[in-house]
Amino acid sequence: MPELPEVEVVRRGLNDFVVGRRIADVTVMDVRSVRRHELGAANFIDQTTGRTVQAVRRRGKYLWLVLDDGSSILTHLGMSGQALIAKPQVPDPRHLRIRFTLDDGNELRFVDQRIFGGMFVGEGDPPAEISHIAPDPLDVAFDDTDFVQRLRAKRTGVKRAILDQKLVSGVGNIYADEALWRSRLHYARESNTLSKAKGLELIGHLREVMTEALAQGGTSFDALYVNVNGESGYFERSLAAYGREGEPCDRCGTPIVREPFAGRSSHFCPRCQRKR
DNA sequence: ATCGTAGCCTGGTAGC
DNA sequence: TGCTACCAGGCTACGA
Repeated sequence: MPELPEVEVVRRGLNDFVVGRRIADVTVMDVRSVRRHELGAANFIDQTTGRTVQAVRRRGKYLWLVLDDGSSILTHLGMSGQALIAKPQVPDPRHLRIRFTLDDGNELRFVDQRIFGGMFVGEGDPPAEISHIAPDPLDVAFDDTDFVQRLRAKRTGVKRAILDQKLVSGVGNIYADEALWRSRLHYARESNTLSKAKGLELIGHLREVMTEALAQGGTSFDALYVNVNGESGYFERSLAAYGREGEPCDRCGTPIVREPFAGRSSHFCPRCQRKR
């Protein structure tokens, strides 16, 4: 599934192919992919057709195409979304939901199997609609000290805290588990019991694991076909905790444990990552 | 105000 | 074999 590094790869690919392009035509194949556009699919088409894309930006896992009238096409890939650039003669993929025909003949295709993602028009740059989304660890504007202060002010488990997009964006289940493993922290450790130093270590590991994944993910994607299937690429081989239930911890050899957490799973080493 | 969770979705797979 | 149940995941709305 697309994580922050994959979304950044998508952003770079879109930047190469859609900036300066005029959107000549828009087709919405499945209205559920624009359900966050409150005025409906027809209005989404009206607001985007004829506009020229000026930039492609990202915060966390949100992408937005800046348009020439000051609005933006906000995009979230959810867990199965893809943004692909293709020639019209390339057959439509099975789960094509939205098609943008560009003035150079290319198509920007929004493909999404599970429809957790979607597109909608927002206002401004960054759009007001994502003003509640915190900077992500790869943002130069990210403030580590402020992050640690707010992390320690929360009264919840540390994993739940770093999955909170209002505290830090772009962190998903995979990177949360990996950064916690690197920091030797139990997922349910109360965030308000962390030292400042441990908080700084945690954000450092988050940034480190995302940077590594971006470097590796960046080599596994073709620019013309922006494949955002997280199952491919090199990063999966680098995982120390996520998806490794029963396999030995890279540090101490103890089998990695998986526990239910918030309707999904947490993977951790029961020896290296004790709660206290 | 803050925290925790139901619900949105599809396709693959486990279990019967 | 064909059916059902369940799982994966990010995010928002909403209840406590």
